[in-house]
Amino acid sequence: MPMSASLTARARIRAELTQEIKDAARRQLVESGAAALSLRAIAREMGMASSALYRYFPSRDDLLTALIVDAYEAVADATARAEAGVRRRDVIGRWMVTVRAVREWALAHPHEYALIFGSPVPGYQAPRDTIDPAARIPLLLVSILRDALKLKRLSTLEKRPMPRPVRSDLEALGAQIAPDLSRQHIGRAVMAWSQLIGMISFELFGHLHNVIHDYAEHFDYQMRGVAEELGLGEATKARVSA
Amino acid sequence: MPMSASLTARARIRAELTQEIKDAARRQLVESGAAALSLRAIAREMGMASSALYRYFPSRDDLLTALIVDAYEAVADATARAEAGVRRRDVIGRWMVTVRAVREWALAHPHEYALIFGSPVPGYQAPRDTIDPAARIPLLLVSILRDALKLKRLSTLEKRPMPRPVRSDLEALGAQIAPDLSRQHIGRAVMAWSQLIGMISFELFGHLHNVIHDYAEHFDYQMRGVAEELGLGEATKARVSA
DNA sequence: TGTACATCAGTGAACGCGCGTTCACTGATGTAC
DNA sequence: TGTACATCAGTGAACGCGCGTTCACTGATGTAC
Repeated sequence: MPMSASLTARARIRAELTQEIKDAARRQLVESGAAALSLRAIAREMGMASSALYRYFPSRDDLLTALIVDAYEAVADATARAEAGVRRRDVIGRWMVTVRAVREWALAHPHEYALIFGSPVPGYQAPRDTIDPAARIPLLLVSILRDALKLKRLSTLEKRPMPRPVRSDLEALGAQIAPDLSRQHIGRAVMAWSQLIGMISFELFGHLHNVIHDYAEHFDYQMRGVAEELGLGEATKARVSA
Repeated sequence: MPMSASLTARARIRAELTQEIKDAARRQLVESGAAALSLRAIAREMGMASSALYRYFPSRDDLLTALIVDAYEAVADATARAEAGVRRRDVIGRWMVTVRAVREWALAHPHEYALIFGSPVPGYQAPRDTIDPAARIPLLLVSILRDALKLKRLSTLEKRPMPRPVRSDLEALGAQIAPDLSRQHIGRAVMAWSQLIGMISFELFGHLHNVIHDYAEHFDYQMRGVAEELGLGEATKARVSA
């Protein structure tokens, strides 16, 4: 057993350097993207031999995994922090603050966003370590729905016909993460999660270029609509159609 | 002016070889992704000197552009062909066939899909040539809505408050592609387009791994919901909420 | 139809660069007694 | 507290590979008269 003081001495430097490597790697991401992430370039930027990096990460892919996990944790942290600042009863406010926080993190870190929500890096297989961090935001969104239900601020959703395989997937998912929500809500929540990331990706990847100009307002508008369709109505306003 | 016969002789071979190069490039995409697309590897596969490729494409990026344009055209062709097979009055059928065709093309050509709808290739700037092909599917989707309107099979949408900048973007877009549709419908259509690509990307990029198992049924279920929210109701069924 | 000339396709060597990873090594830090 | 030893961090050279692009060239195809 090492003494805690001396362990800290060397181990602290090690932790710091590990961070510095990841920071340099993130800076590199900005310039050339994940596929071109280069250990040699990182070493060059840090002024050390490229072989030294192998004391910290056994291979390029392990560094990539660390970056991916960090990115998931970072966006989830930022989002959870924002969401925690809204009073619990204001479920629509919580929804809007949460989705805005995801978008804002994405705008501030577009390459890390692309790393986790863009096309997978070819030849790279995501290990299990990424599963839990990746689930944090969806779970946060679902927790808002669950609170809304408890607070009686969640409308019932229309029961569209749901084919058996869909039902079985959604019920299994519901049992795991939100046994109190209806299958309609679970289905809607999966869609909402995809809508959130879909909208941000469209903006970031340029698919709305010259179509939408005020992205922030448009995002807000659309996400308010999503909230409504999730049943997060102010006072359970009835929806009409002609 | 060359004789048309002799022109064809050499020019036809040229056209064929250009195709072969793109085919080889597409095969390479599958293995290593767009970022790693290599002229030398293509030349190797084709049994020619790498320098020979420069007679066909002035640079790697030009080849990439050709692949991107081809991919947009291919998915739009496949989709338009499928949509054309449904009788015109069946607007819901047309919607479902169209979105399914996009998904099926994506499943059959995941790397070309990632090329156009995944994260942008770093350091590569998409030229104007890609704009028109990229618009084909959204325009097809909108044409279904317009036909539905003409056939009186399009419900009016609830008028949620629409901030001025959103309205101005959506009205400009509407004026350009569908002057007959309401701004609510235009807004919904943008969302629907993003929902379609968002869902496919989630499936393809593994974000629903172990969550959804029957992707086809789930996609159908969700896209039916999208159709309903677009106002493509069978007989203008009223929606209720508790 | 035949011939002189111009264009085009493809070659192979070269330039100058980058990469991930391994390995034997030195010197510093930490551990056990 | 002091010393012998083990662990760890970092070096620099090397292996073996890949890449995009240029260039002077040969030989075939197409054009103009």
